[in-house]
Amino acid sequence: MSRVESILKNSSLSVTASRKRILDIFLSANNALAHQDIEIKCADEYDRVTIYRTLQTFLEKGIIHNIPTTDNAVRYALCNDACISSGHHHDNHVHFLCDACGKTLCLDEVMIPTVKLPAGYAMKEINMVVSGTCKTCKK
Amino acid sequence: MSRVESILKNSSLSVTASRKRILDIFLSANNALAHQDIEIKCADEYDRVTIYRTLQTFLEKGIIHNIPTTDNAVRYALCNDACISSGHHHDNHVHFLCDACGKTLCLDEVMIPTVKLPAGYAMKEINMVVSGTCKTCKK
DNA sequence: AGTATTTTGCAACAAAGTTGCATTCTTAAT
DNA sequence: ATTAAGAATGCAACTTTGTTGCAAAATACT
Repeated sequence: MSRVESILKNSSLSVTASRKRILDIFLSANNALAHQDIEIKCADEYDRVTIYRTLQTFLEKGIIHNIPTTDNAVRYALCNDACISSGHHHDNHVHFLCDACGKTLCLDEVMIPTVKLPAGYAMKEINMVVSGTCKTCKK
Repeated sequence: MSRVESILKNSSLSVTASRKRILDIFLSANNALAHQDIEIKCADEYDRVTIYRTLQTFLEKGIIHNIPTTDNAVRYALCNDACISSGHHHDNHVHFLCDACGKTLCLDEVMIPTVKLPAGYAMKEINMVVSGTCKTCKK
């Protein structure tokens, strides 16, 4: 059983060609992808609607997580193994957005520091996005 | 001269009815607003296109700043006085998104902690969005 | 007040996202 | 292996969101 198949089965999703393909795209990408990035890669194979629905499903199952952006183009990234296996999804690493190449990267090794909220606020999730120049572009 | 007028003049923008109205909406809102929120309030007074262009102008002048979201609905919030007066805009406070009322709030008093990036990365901006329950909804 | 410049509204368009439904594919049980 | 039930897909139509060019109107400056 391939890697994509086991990811799908572990999330109790039926194994279909489009899901395998989209998951493959994520696995071979080294950065976060927007809906459009995926559409460009497989619009001739699968319908736009299928891509929307697949991303939605993956999100719900915690296979991918989404990264807030400032440009109305939410990006999605594969959750790492810890992420996927833990029942409740918890995404606690910093995301990096490179101004030069435009890529969004998960900095898995950089944990988000906690902050103290004012009295009366209850924290559930915390997101941190850093922008600048990435390792590759800086060279 | 009204407050909105002086904000506009300080940013060397001409004072027009639509700009005054939209700025007023921000001043009387106690939370961040999406384009849609503004459109709902004044679509019968001003054209959709004008609202887009006004928000764009305000952003460029640093009158408002935008807050990344996870739902393809970028929100905008008024910059506080320090923000506006300083030539180079620097938005260094945490944003809070309430799951209950859906409002996005600026926690002006909560500074974003810095993080150490891996070697080779250069930081330019940093954004932090915390979600949970706000003071009002928690009661 | 008059003119140059900026802003606005309109129209047309492009892109992004959603919904219902018929068809096809998966799964699981015989 | 076959088949029936349920799930996923593709298509079409539609809604919402965002963009662009241009003429008309408003603003700012002298």
